[in-house]
Amino acid sequence: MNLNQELKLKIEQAINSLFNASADSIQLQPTSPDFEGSHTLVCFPLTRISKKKPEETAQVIGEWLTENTTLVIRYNVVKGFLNLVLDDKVWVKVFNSILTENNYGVVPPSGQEIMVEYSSPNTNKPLHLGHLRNNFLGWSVASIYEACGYKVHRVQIINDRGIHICKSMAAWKLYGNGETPESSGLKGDKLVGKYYVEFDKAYKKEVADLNAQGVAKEQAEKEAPIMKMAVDMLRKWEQKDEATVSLWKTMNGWVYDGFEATYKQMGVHFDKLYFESETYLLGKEEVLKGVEQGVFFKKEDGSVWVDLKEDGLDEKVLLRSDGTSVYMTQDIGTAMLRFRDFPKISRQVYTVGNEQEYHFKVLFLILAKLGYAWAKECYHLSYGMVDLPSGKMKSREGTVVDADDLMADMIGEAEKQTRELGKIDEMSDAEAQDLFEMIGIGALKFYLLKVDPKKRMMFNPNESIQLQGHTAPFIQYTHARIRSIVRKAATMKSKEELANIDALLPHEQKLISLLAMYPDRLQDAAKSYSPSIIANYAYDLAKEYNQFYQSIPIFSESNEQKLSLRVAISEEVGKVLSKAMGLLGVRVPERM
RNA sequence: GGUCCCGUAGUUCAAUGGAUAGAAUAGAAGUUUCCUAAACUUUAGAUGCAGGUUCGAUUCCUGCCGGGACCA
Repeated sequence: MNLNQELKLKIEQAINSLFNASADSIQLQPTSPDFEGSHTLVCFPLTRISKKKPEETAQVIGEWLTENTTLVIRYNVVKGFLNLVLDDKVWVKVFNSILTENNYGVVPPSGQEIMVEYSSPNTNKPLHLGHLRNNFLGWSVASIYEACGYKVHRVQIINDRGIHICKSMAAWKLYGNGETPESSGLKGDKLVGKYYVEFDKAYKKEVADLNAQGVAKEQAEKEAPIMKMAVDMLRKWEQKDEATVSLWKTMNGWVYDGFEATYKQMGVHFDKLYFESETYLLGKEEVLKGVEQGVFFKKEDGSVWVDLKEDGLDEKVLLRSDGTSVYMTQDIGTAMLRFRDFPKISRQVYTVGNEQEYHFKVLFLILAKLGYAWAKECYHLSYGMVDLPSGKMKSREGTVVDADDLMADMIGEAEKQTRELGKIDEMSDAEAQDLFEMIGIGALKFYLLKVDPKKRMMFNPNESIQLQGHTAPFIQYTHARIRSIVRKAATMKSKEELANIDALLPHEQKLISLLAMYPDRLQDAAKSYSPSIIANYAYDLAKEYNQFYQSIPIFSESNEQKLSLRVAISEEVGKVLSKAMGLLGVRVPERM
């Protein structure tokens, strides 16, 4: 039983014995820093059963707790708030139990399994800032669930099929002159992206030309030769035309190689990849089966629909009249396949932008209609767009922030500032390079993860790259300082002796109470799919530690027991910071 | 036309219905004989508007204004 539970139990006993009634809920919260104490009982809701004013209610409960428990040593009452001061011995006990725990803050495997999908890019454009938020978020949520005892399968669906990839293929055939990543020195995804842009240029020009010749706009868009070529390639691909499929494989291969390099720099990985080209037919089958079962219906033109009016939505098309599938069809197939591959997963988490909220609402409803019980457990991890000072990122206006470029900039900035501070004088080149990456990528991840995922956020390329304040480097620096202390502390005493300490300084007590909160924050983060809770916890802990570090001497302390307590607290803070940052995918250094 | 999300210091973000709304940046002023000054201390600065529910509202409800997304 942890401290909060124990305290709540005592409060329940107090209420029982004082008012001869039981409270339906006990509101226990951290005490505001302006008052003495660590835990605060909100007494307003208790006045109904105490039949006393809030102040008196708080007073008698405080009195009872100090007299009848060994936990509470003092209390004070401000309005209806009962602030409790716990015995320092209690905190020492809490700290000792944290120290003796095998892997503090990591729940042993429970046997439960989930799947987390993230990234899932199109194969015609390089990854950008939005994908960074997506990948960091999905990867972090997966890690958080792992720390909560789940077996997690990290997957993505690659949108490798459709007209968009045929556009790049058409443009490459027309203008590529056999260019390859090797011949051009371009990353594969960048090269294919280049031809996607080429297509767009050529297409626009052809439409304009036809328009000038008097062809109506709609007609011109269909008749533009390059578009006809792309459409023809898609048709040939679906017929498994050898040359087309071969080119498709080659160009997609370039893209995957390019993506792989980007993922490596991001520090994310996947346990399994799914490809739409392999799942869309399964979706089609499932939809046709649904028609037979009467779950879906066919219209006169042959198109297949689902009626969601009962659920407050509209009718939704699942197969077009020409039999081709839509996104929804593919997603049905993919979901099915995944549950076949991993029968033990209880839930799929989809990390996809909030503009797809309607889509996933519909998808989960359809899966439920098809009779799959797990549909109810599926979750759309919806996140807000990343805006630039100029507004939305738009590829047409060239305002897209490229993922590779941004990461390189961050590392460069980290290197610049680190060199200016003279921090790498005693490091090897390899160590220094590793540190620059740790800082640069860490700063970027923390920046994108500290915000509540649901919220839209702003990224200013010029101002966002900061390595001071509410940032990863602040926490990394704190960790490096701690490691320095731990290295120096050759005189550490055994843990048994810490149990004899019966008085703590306020900073020591505060750090212990923060350490004790970690498991709860981890659960909160998992429940709300929100790494920001972990990010802000790590920041608070580092902030508090820096104040401790500044105001309390360690090695000049003459009392050896106190000295080793401070070292032990430091070391444990370092461990928890490292674990928490690890859940965000941010590494912490030994020195910086 | 319908549905959904968001409006908090100059700026970027916090705040399970709780106390005097927290941080960080940018601004002003300090702290290196002492474990790493990427730190610490002090200072100034904010809940879009109008109602309602509540002992108590940034949070819940209604309307309006402003920004965004989706569906047809």
